[in-house]
Amino acid sequence: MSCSPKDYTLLIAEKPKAAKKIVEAFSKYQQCNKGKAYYWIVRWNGSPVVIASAVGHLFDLNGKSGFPVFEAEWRPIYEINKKAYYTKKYYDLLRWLSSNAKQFINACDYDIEGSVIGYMIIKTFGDLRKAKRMKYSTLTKQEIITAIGDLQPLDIYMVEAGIARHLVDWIWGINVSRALMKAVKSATSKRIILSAGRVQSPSLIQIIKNDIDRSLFVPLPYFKIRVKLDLGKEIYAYLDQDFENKEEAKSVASRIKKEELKVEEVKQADVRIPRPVPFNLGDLQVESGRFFGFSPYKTERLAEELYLNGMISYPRTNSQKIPPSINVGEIIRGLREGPLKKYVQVFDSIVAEGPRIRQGQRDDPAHPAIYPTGYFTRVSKDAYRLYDLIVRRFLASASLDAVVRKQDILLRFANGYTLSVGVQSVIERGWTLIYSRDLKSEDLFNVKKGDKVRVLGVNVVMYTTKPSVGLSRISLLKWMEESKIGTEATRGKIIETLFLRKYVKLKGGYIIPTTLGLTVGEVLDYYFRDLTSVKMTSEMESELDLIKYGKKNKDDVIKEVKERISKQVEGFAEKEVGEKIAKRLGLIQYKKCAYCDLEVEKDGLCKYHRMALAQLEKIKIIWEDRSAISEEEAIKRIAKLKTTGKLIKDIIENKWKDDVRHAR
DNA sequence: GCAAGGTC
Ligand SMILES: [Zn+2]
Repeated sequence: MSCSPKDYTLLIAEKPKAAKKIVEAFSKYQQCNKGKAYYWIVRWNGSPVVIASAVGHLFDLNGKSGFPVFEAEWRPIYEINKKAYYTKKYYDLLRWLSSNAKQFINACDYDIEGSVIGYMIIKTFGDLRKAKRMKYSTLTKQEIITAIGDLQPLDIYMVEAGIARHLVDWIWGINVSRALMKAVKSATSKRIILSAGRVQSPSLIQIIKNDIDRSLFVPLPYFKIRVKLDLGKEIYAYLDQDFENKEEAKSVASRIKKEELKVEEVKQADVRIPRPVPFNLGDLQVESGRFFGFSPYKTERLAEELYLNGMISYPRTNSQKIPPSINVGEIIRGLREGPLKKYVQVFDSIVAEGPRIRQGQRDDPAHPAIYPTGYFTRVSKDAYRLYDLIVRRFLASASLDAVVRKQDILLRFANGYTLSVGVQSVIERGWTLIYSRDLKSEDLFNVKKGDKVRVLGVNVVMYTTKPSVGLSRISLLKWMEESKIGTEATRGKIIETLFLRKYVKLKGGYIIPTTLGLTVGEVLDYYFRDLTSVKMTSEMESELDLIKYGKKNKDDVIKEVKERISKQVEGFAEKEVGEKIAKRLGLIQYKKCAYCDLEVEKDGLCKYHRMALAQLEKIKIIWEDRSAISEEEAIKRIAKLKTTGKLIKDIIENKWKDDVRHAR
């Protein structure tokens, strides 16, 4: 086969690796190159097919400066973004190959982005009238050959939906970002980079809400009755009922001391703890954060390194499924020869009948779950740690469920109060031997229904209610996944953008908003509320679906967005917003809250410290009531608790003490 | 210079 065929079809893949896989589905191929860019030639039904690839999007939207701005045109990415210069070699190759092609196949991933990637190339360099779409979900030999034999007409509605996605995000993101920046510039003549968008802004708001919630939290007391009893061995158990009032708890405690305690029910059952499902990127990011403390973004970069080195499959996937076309046995044979053979040995020791993958629920239109290929080469230290995790997870998902024997004992005092005791004993460790997870195993109790149980002691223990948990990069990522915003490729990066803008920072392991982040959040909530909710994404997705099915025109969707933004831009009080942000940044003098740097709202306090003051006034009364203690004692106890919010503590440490001093 | 989305 020659490297300059005539009358050929040009097949365009989304990325070099995918192109190579498509090439390898053919028994014979010729590798060719133009400079450093590679392409391949195969024959299909006797005619030459040239296979080449993009590297993701080669074109992006670019618009004029100024604000508001609604017009943008598609430009080569390497022109817009200097860091994307590497795309030029693929761009040039595809332009050259397109000039003589008689037919085009868009073989990019089968999703709206892939549809746009291929479409833009064929539209710019080739001829859309001669274009077809190849439809597949995994790049296995069988599926590739089937898909090439069953080419679809160009998926123009998918393309339209993809273009609409680009435009909606561009128009919203660019305009609101510029509105914020212009406001600050007009108030201070300073340039600072600010941004807002469909994914980053709801995430920022979520961080703010979480922090305010925790900062205003005042724990409430409640009481449990702890019973020491003899079930063959001495254990502590708690009455099933909690008490809000200390006196009531004390009185119940003294009464049950005199009552007989009997076993009412013993339930025993073997329970399976299912082996994990294969990794999608989100699960990998969560687990590598848990095991190694890697950020989601770092995990994504390391996974990319492993993928480019041929050690794992494509990592930016949402799928938790390994299709039957992937030969799991062969992968395990490969791993047996590699540096992590110790895990395969454990696998062999527990799995007698060969691998059986537990498939997960989540799916992906273009890629299977992440799995090791069985091939190994030298990579960076952290990439190797991640590889180790991926291998363990893969083997665990193909191994056996663990089994524990659970015993639940219900005990009842003669006057009706009940206690529950639960223990478990491990029967089969199964997958937990491969994928480190500790399974607690204790001896079960030797008791039966009707047994009398000796009570060795009863006392009342105070507990306090817990605030909502703070957000970490990992839990924020999970929240984004659950809220269905962002993609595998973008979530980790967008979290880092919030840090880069100095909207958020880490404190005590949790993400909290900075003064700037809080202010941007308030401004967006007031002037561009659409952009602060995850609903914008779900509504956009519904619109895109309508476009995909030909039920709505792309231009109508864009027109509606433009109208909405125009209206909101009109209401945007540039001067006011500029001054508000400038004050929070310390660029303009203003009257500060007694306890923080925010502007005074009333009575010498900012709006958040006023909220804290009101909250404390309300809750200290509940404390006095429940614990039968003085106001002063209640405040003292609230101040001591670690879970009490920061805003509340500010009030106690300053204002409340001053007021008490004045009152005396 | 700003978004979110591909991929390196
Ligand atoms: Zn304050």
